[in-house]
Amino acid sequence: MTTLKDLAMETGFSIKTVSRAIHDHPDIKAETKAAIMEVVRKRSFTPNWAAQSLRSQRTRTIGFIVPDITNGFFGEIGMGVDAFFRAQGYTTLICFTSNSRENEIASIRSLLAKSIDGIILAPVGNSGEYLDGVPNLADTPLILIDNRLSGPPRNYVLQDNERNSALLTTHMLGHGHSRVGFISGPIEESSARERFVGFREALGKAGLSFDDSLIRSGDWGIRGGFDATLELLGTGEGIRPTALIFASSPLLLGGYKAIHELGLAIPEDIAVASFEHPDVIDALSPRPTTLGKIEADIGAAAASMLLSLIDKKETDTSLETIIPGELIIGGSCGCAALIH
Amino acid sequence: MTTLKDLAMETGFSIKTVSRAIHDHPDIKAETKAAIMEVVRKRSFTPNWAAQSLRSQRTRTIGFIVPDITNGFFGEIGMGVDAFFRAQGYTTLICFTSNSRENEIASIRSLLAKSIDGIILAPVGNSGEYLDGVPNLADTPLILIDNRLSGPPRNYVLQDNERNSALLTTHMLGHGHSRVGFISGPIEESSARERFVGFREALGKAGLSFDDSLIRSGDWGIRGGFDATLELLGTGEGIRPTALIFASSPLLLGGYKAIHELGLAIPEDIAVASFEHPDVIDALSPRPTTLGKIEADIGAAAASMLLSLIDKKETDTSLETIIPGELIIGGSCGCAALIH
DNA sequence: TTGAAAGCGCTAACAT
DNA sequence: ATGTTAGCGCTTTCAA
Repeated sequence: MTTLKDLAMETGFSIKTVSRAIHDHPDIKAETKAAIMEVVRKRSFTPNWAAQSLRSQRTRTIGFIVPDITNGFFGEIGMGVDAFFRAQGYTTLICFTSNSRENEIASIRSLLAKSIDGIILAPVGNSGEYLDGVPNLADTPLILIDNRLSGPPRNYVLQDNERNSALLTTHMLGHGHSRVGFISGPIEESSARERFVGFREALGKAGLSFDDSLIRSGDWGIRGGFDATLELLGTGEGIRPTALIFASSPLLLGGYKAIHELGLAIPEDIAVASFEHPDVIDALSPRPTTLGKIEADIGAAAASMLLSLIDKKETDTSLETIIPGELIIGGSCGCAALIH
Repeated sequence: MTTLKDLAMETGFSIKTVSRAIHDHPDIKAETKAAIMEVVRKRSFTPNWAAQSLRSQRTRTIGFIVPDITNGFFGEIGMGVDAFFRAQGYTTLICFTSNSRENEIASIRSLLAKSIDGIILAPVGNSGEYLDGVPNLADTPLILIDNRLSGPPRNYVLQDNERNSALLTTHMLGHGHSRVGFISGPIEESSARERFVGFREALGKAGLSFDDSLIRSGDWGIRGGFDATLELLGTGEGIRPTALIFASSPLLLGGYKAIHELGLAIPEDIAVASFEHPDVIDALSPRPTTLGKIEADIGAAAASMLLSLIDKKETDTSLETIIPGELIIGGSCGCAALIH
């Protein structure tokens, strides 16, 4: 491995001058720099990261913690975060929690042990108090995404769940449905709860009464969506919903499978709409009516918020960014048979 | 931040003794260790990673480079690798290349700049010579997965593409199909080429002639599968294939969408089978006939191979592990209407 | 069983 | 414009 010292020996300059050349420091003669840089290239020198980090007390690494990276929604957010920080010379460490609080805490601890400069976390559950119990976390900038926690204010990048949910629901009601089912994740999570509230209020505004039997709240995964859909649609005709809203893309995937297995047609027998919009969603047929693609925006917003905290350009620790939502009409809601 | 020095001050022992306590060194009195460890816990001390790495010249970090983590196949392999190395006290740095050679090289360089201890790479393309041009890579243990490169021998974890492809093809032929289409990735990649060879040989063994017009080779993505399927099935009845084999799960996703949009039924109008088996595949209906789930096995095999190289328990640099394959019957090939 | 001291490769304060 | 020096927190001889 080549070191600054080696380069100093070889070029005849001091270590510091070599360092100046590498870091584009102004106090260096152009020809000195050129001479040094040539050797740098020849030896394909890269500064030792551990040494840099140790000395500067900045690792230029951030942590990104989500339940599952094979989930397109979180995966695409992660790719957005990584792209942003890579452009800034940072490395992103990706951790998955499999929706377990224990894994989440373990991930945070392992990241802190590496003295990362900041964390972006999609938290599990609803209580934020456990975060205060994690040693040293208070000194590390933290951005939460997708889900709001109880407890002291924190930095968030979220979507307007209530409004977006009302957007989807109202659209379905516009198609004349009066029995709309709602399939969501654990209701104690703000992301599920707020989506549910938006759904209920849209029903209320339309003068429809709210029917508890059309609501399912379980885990966020494919299996959960499959089971809930089978259950809701397995009831007799006239009782069962004529439209379904899914609060996440894995739930939707499971729902499509269940609907297909029941031999029902989308949107003729059952109209469908869904939150989230990872690429895999566009592979479904008919193409689901969903909200706009905000994955990259969430990633970028969380990343730039975190960077401004790391650079101390921002000291407030109760920042909040709400990513705007819009309706994307597909062929699953009954708007037009042509759209797939 | 707490340091060894702080702990030494507080406990009254030397830095070295504290270090011994932390690392379970035998040369330390039990009660000394107990006293030190209590303070370690109280201060929730974790050794500084940068300092450890700088001093020991081992970062206990490995790199994992794949085209795309939102692709379930690579994503699940990645989670397997991460799980393995996490259990060994290692960190896994995940990088994506978006199927670009340039991004791949940039990722390798950025990992080497961090002095990671080893790399697991799912390479793009077919030529391996560019790897020899990457400075310092030769000193870092490297495992290639999924795709074999030309050039000098390297360490591989692969599947038996020819055999697995023949397995899928022969099964389709057993259903009486004589016009079987094959949709794959870039034919210059060994993974695509070998799957194609297996397909052709299975046809030959069945006494069927090989029809070039039933083959499509493009990118590995959803879009590629969609376009290729539309093209193959858009030809007139009697000419078009009655069965399709997809060489990757994104290709299959695109294919399902195309088949659905054409208003064709699986397996009645068109029988389908596919390589790879990420979780999302089981959300399709009818459930596709595929190969067994080997994602976690590939990850574990690559990870343990890499670890033995890092630990120098293995010095051979032309290792090879072939993950065995099996056929998983679904409802997409026409075996039984019951199976979904 | 314990401790002292050197040094990993780098950055930054302070010379010159 | 360039060089000297101290030290980040840890591991590792070597000595006691």
